[in-house]
Amino acid sequence: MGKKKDKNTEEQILDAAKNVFQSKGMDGSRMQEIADKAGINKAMLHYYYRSKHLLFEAVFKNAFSLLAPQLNTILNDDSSLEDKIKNFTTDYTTFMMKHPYLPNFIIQELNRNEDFILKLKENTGFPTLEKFKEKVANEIKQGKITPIDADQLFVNIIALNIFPFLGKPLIKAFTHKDDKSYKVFVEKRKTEVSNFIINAIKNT
Amino acid sequence: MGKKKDKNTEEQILDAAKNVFQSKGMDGSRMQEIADKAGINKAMLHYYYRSKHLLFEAVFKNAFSLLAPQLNTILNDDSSLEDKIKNFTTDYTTFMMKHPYLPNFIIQELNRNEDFILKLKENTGFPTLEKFKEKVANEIKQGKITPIDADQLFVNIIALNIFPFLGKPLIKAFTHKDDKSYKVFVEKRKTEVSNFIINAIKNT
DNA sequence: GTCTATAGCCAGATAGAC
DNA sequence: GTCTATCTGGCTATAGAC
Repeated sequence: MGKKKDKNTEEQILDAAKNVFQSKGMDGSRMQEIADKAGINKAMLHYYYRSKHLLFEAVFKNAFSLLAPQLNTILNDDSSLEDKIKNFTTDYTTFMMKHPYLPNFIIQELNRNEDFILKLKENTGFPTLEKFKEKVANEIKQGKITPIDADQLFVNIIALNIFPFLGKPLIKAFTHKDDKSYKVFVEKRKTEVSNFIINAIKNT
Repeated sequence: MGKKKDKNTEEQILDAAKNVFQSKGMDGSRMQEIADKAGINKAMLHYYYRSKHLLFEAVFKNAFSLLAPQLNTILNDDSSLEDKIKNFTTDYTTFMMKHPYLPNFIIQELNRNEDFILKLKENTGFPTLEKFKEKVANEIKQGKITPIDADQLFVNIIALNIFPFLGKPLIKAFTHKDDKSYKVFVEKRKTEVSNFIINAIKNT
């Protein structure tokens, strides 16, 4: 199960579009290539999704809805901050290794069209920092961690976790790694990064 | 001095191309728009740069050569690791606030065309991690910092500094900031980030 | 629902006058 | 060096047969 032939046309199109859009972006993608990958012709793309723009939006929303739940570990889980950081770093990196194009796709298209995010914010299920901020405030009050602005901490956490997937070509070049050793490098970050963050906010 | 009218045509073109390519990328940019911004016509673009591709390459190399020296503070400066981190974080953030499109442009186009970096590596002046690695090894040996892989530390440092410029729309949405408060937020990172990193590698 | 054929447009590139 | 005009190809989108 799970082979392309088992899916209906609409799903085949969305799969193919995901593939092409996520690696080449909106402007760099061609409807012809999507049609070829889906094993149908261009006319069908328009029959199901009316326009390139609408097909792109479907792919984008789909991608974002895949990404957003990953933040739950850090934002809404009830465990201690230290556990949240450990779990998030491991889970998120594992997930991204399976979807390496995703971060760049989202970041890229949001930078190109900032209005996209407004549409996303209207949706229920858009991640919120409320609980995370409370948790940080509590652990600071209890003396468990050093005083830090919760927004800054949040950005640091996602920066350290996402950047290796955004800057892969750059980092590979600087550190002289090939794809194989880069994979090992990222794998190690599952523990490296959480240790790094926990050290940084540890009360001394 | 410095006004567009004082520059020769070739420079005007490069300036205009920089503008358009850096905000819209290779695929999203139009030669017509570049010509308009440069105050000339399309034919001139081809007269000076032969093709869109070559014009783009000129802009890209130019952008990268602007970015690379910024890494010298962290890679080749002779001061202590702590000072390097402090200075780099401040300098880099200051520089990027003046060129906010740069990081996304570089990252984006490198992801779309990984061969670009091979061409860049051939150039003299491509940043090298040698001295930084020695410095890290020394300070570990002297017990000044906790043991850490130099590559991982390097990635952490640039991740924390670059990500706010890559993920601006996303972060703005999560933290409910407008452009003005986002600028304040990034300004604060000049000290926040270096403290964070120094805490993380402090020997305890 | 699925196809072929084509309309209609737009972009990069070039020819050729000045 | 700089311009106008135009070629040429490729792309999104649609018409219309089956």
